[in-house]
Amino acid sequence: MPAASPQPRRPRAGSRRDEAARLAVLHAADDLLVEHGFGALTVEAIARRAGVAKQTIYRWWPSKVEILLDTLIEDSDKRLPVPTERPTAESIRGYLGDFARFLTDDPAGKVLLALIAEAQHDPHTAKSFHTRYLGPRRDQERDMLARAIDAGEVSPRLGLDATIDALVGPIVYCALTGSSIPRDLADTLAEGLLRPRSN
Amino acid sequence: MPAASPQPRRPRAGSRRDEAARLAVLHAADDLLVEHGFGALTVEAIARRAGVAKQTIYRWWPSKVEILLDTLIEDSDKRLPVPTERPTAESIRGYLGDFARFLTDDPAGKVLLALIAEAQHDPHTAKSFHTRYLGPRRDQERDMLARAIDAGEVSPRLGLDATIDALVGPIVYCALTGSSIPRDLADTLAEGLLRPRSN
Amino acid sequence: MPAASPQPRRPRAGSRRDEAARLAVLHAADDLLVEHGFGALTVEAIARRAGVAKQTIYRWWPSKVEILLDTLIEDSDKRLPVPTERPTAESIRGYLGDFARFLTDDPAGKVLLALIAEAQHDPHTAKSFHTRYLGPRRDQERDMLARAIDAGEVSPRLGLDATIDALVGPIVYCALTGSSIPRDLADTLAEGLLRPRSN
Amino acid sequence: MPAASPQPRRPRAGSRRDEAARLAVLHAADDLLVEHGFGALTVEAIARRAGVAKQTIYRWWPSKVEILLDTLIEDSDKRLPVPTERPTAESIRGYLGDFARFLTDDPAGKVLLALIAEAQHDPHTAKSFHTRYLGPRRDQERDMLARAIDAGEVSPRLGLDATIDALVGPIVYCALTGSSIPRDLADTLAEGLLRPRSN
DNA sequence: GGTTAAGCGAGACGGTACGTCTCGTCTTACG
DNA sequence: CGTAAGACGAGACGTACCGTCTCGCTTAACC
Repeated sequence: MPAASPQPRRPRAGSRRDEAARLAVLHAADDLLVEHGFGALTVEAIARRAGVAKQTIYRWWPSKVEILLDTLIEDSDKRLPVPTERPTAESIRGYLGDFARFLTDDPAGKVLLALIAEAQHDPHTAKSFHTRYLGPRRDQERDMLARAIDAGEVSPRLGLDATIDALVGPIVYCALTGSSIPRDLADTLAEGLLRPRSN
Repeated sequence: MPAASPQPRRPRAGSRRDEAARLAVLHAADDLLVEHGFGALTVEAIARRAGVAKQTIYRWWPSKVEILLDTLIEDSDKRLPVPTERPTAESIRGYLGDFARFLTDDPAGKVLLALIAEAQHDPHTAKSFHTRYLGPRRDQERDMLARAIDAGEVSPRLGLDATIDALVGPIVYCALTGSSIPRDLADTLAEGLLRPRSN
Repeated sequence: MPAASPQPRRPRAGSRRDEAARLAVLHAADDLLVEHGFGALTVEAIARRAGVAKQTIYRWWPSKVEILLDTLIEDSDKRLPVPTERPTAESIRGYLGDFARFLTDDPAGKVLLALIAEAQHDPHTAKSFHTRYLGPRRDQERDMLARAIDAGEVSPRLGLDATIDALVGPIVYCALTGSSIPRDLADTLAEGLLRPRSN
Repeated sequence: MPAASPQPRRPRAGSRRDEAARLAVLHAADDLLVEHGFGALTVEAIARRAGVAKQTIYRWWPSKVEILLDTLIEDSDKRLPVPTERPTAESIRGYLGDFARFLTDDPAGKVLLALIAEAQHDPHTAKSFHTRYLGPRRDQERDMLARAIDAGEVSPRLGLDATIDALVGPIVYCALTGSSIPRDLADTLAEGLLRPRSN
């Protein structure tokens, strides 16, 4: 958020964005998704629930998907940080476990699943979802893994991205299909994929 | 919903279901999904494209999702059979590779991804998708794996379902996120998860 | 009520227009105009009041003005017919009086005033109003006057249309400005404008 | 907080109404009405065209109708004065002719017609229009007519107001319905309504 | 071979949400 | 304090589909 630029250029007179309205929309969208599902997540319903005019939503978000992305980014930065400091095999296992818990227990997990889903239906969603969420997060995860390899903590047989897909994929797939995630899944995945070929 | 009254006498007076209309609907739905995506897949559009009245669709399918399920079941039984005869480690690896190709290259793969997605949005879809597709297929896969274990071909460390999730999950996840599926992914997964712990 | 056309041509299969919905819309529009004024006459309000879907209105009428025109034409044909049989000076005076009463007392009079007004604001309204209402009615009035002249009943100094404007104008103007219409206005107008110059 | 200008002849410190803004609004409203019709005459459009903030309009005028009234009053006082000095039959005829020309040729004539129209749709407009424009003008016209009667110039058969309505009504009605106003209309009206009954 | 009942194309219907527009109010920064 | 700028809650606009409901036609099994 930019410091007051001293220039007398006047980018904006008068009104500025109403933070209360912004938060009301974000929370309303989150609540509606969790309570009544993506089908009930209409712009009209969000506006109604947030006590906000539809135009206020359209002024700041191009679609309801971007609202969800905003909440997801804020929430997962806060509640599911990628461990970037001195990563160990242990911290990677821990991250996978946290990720599984995030998906199944955190409301924001529902948001993530809904966005993965909606990205299949709509190319705009796919684009935005990759650019704003998946890409940046993958960058951090790739970095984490690369450092762990450098440190000799792990030595996966697959490429960086493929390894991450192989670790994260099963967890996401279980969440998508509604299976409970077995307690030992994350550890076994890590063990099977992060250690060098034994023969 | 068994027709099966034993007597062949009087299956119905007057008229029977129009097979041409049924196929036209199935193909229209498939084509629309592939050409314009799930967003364009409305009942009205299907009816228009199939040259069929909306009522004819609603008479035989409770929702557009069931139309997709019909095509998916037919197509994946035909083009992606689960190898049930004398399964080997090799045939399991082969199935995983076929599955990856099905998802990315076959039009029916798009249908499967769309249904996984829609199941996140709508509980009815989820129910039907599990009952009619995922469940039966998982039964066959579980059976395949169990026989391979019995035959001493493989010895996974995880439970049956968890193992399948761990093998299939990364492939599905790559397809969902649009990453290309690395050539050696299936093999490495099989190797990492189907052989006993090396230490 | 056209006789059944013998041709097997099939102009319409299945559904036909719902007369009940048509009447509900007409009455709702009329009622809303009279009760709450033109400002409250929105398509949404009409639909709400008529218990009809908006699309049903848009399917059959290009704008709310055409709805009003429909009611006006039906009502004024019924309740303010132009005397076409053997017109006399007396019947013309009578028609002017009826017209004044129609404007002030009949709900359809409000519709006429609203349409005159709206025609000032919107060229489409003006066009339609003239083509569908003012024109045809003027034709009948012109005919009435011409026959009365032929019969020697009256001999106005102005042209046909100008004479009608001169007779009708004051009545409409009073209604538009909300002045009460003096009892002797119609008669005095007729006397002053329909008899030959006295000098 | 401007420094006090030395002259005390400034009735107020700080700011007074901005005459430039006032005129810009008046002209913008006028221009928009003439160029694009009443339908395009929104407060937002006026503000845009005048280079003025909406709030500035709402601060000084309760509605766009009052803006039009302001222009109409100024313009018609200036360009269509009621002949109040020693009125004659001739000057009344002249006034009617001027009025016809005002309605059809002067931009302010369009404003008058628009206000007559809007007064049908909205009671506030009607109230204000009568109080600020029609009433005062009618007072002057009534006075003109009364003096002419006193002077023996004319002797109408109808009451004062009814006579004026009868004279003005046809002209307004022609303008409202878009008919051209016949050259001899004003004179014939005057002759037919201002002279005593001939029999 | 006429009866009859279901399936069919067509499309009107009551609804809901869409994304856009303007309304009249409000808040803020500048001069 | 008046102004320009513009965000805000409100609600109507006209469109697209939803899922339901007649229609009138066609067709095939039954009598």
